[in-house]
Amino acid sequence: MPDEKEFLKQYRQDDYPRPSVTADIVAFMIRAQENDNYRLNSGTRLTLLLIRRGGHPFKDCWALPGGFLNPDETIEQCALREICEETAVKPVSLMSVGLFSEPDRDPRGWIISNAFVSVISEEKVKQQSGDDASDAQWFDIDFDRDDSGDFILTLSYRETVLRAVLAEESTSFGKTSFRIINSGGLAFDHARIIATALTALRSGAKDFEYIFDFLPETFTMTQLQNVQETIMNISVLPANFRRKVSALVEETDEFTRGAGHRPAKLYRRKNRKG
Amino acid sequence: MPDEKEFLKQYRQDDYPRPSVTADIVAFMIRAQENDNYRLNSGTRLTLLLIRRGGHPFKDCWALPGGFLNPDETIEQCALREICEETAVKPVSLMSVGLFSEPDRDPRGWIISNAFVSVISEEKVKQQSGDDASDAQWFDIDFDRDDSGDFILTLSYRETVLRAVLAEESTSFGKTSFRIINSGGLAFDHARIIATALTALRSGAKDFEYIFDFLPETFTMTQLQNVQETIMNISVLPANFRRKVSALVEETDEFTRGAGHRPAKLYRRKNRKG
DNA sequence: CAAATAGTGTCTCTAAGACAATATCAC
DNA sequence: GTGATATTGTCTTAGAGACACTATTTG
Repeated sequence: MPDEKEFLKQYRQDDYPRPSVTADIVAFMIRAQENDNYRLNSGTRLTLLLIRRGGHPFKDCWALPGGFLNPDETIEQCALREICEETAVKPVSLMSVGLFSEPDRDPRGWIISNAFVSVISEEKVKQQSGDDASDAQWFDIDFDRDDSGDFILTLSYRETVLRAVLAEESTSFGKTSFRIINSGGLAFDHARIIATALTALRSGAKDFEYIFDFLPETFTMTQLQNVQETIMNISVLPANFRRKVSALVEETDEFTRGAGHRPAKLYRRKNRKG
Repeated sequence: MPDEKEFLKQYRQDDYPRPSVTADIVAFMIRAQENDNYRLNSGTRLTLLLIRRGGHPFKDCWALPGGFLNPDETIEQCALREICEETAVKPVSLMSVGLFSEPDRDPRGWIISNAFVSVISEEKVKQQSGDDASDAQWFDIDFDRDDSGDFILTLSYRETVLRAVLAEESTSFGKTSFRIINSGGLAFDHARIIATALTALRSGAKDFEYIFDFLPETFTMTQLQNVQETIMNISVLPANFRRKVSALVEETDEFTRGAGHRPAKLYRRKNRKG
């Protein structure tokens, strides 16, 4: 009877079939919209990073950034590496939203993917400039129920509009899951991954998770409120919003200036463990 | 330039290294404790299913049930198949708690694992009897901070006591993560997986998720309260507990009988979408 | 002053926690 | 009646939402 050392020497992993494993990143950013009147606060839009595929399969379709897991890294490190490689921007947060493992989800073969929500601030994206002809673009997001109860996911960048249709699945428990009715031209099962990620983002934003990651180091209360309202697609009263987040932020001595109205105090996120 | 069909014919998956993928299941059950006085309600314990490994590596150590992903199934189907194979019990719920992908987590090589929380009712486990000499046993769980801030995970079944020590990691965001200081004799990184799963279970039990899955179809309010208290390791006032869950349950016409005290009305879980 | 946003005070309503009181069974 | 648990009522307090009001800037 062999001991453990002997066993490990003889162990052959090739005896079992193995899938390729990838990490896909659903990278969110909140963008301020153009504005003609300098005195008005600009509206904000939730956007999502898509990359146009240069090769087969789904050539010329838009897809999530992502790539194959290497043997020397964790799936989180892989996700971080891929998003940095493809955008030169380091996201602030990265949170897993599950493993997508339907055997036929990729026409190339058995390839399963762990999806991540990542949040990037507009500030960081601007620093990295990025030319307009690039194959990586931030798409405006709309995601809502239609009359029949299905979800419509609309992603738009200039004249390009992708419109996917999804049904809510009664999952075994807890997390809601989606089934693709129409992929809207998105590659693979990425419409489903995006819907799942968006649901996770909204669920987290409810108790103010992630919302700070969309903003620079210091920010105004109105900016913070805009982030939450944009993500959740709701609107709340400023007085009540302030009360609720007051425990999570601390004042600075700085104010905004030259906005054509009363200056706003800048706040900083309070250290959670302090 | 090849078209998509041509590309897929020529695509070779073997060009990239691939890991083996497994599903590990953290199966929880709440067990009523023995009682000498028939008039007293019995206390309850949270327990967890472990399997004694028959082969290398970690031969004779206790480990989570689980097994390799097949090419024709999703990871959820794999988890369900494995738990049924190893216990002949079909769990009520199954919820992913993340992918564990440290390259060196398995001495056999590159093997990554998706972990699941699963909940099984004592009723179902009893139906399946299960002989006492089996290599699968339900261990009592204790999980709490010690003075230095580390977490102590104690698993005990008769004279067998496994005691693991873990540190809380400051993770990128949201979910708390654990690092193993002492595995306590558990196989692989299973101490870490168990700690993560237990944290997810507690977090869900806060708003009454999962708690119904531990009980039979009909149950008393006291039983339901016991489930939550046992999971969260807290105690609440009956009046307040009733108020909070009242919207989630509906009455039946049945009562408990012969308990030596006032009979309790039996309730049923209310259909969530109704 | 007008336009526009920043920030405060306070009323109401609901939900959570604490606690007291009553109900019903087996023996 | 006694011991044990089941169930209801209500007081107090904390927080959420609504809304009115005041403050401060630029042109």
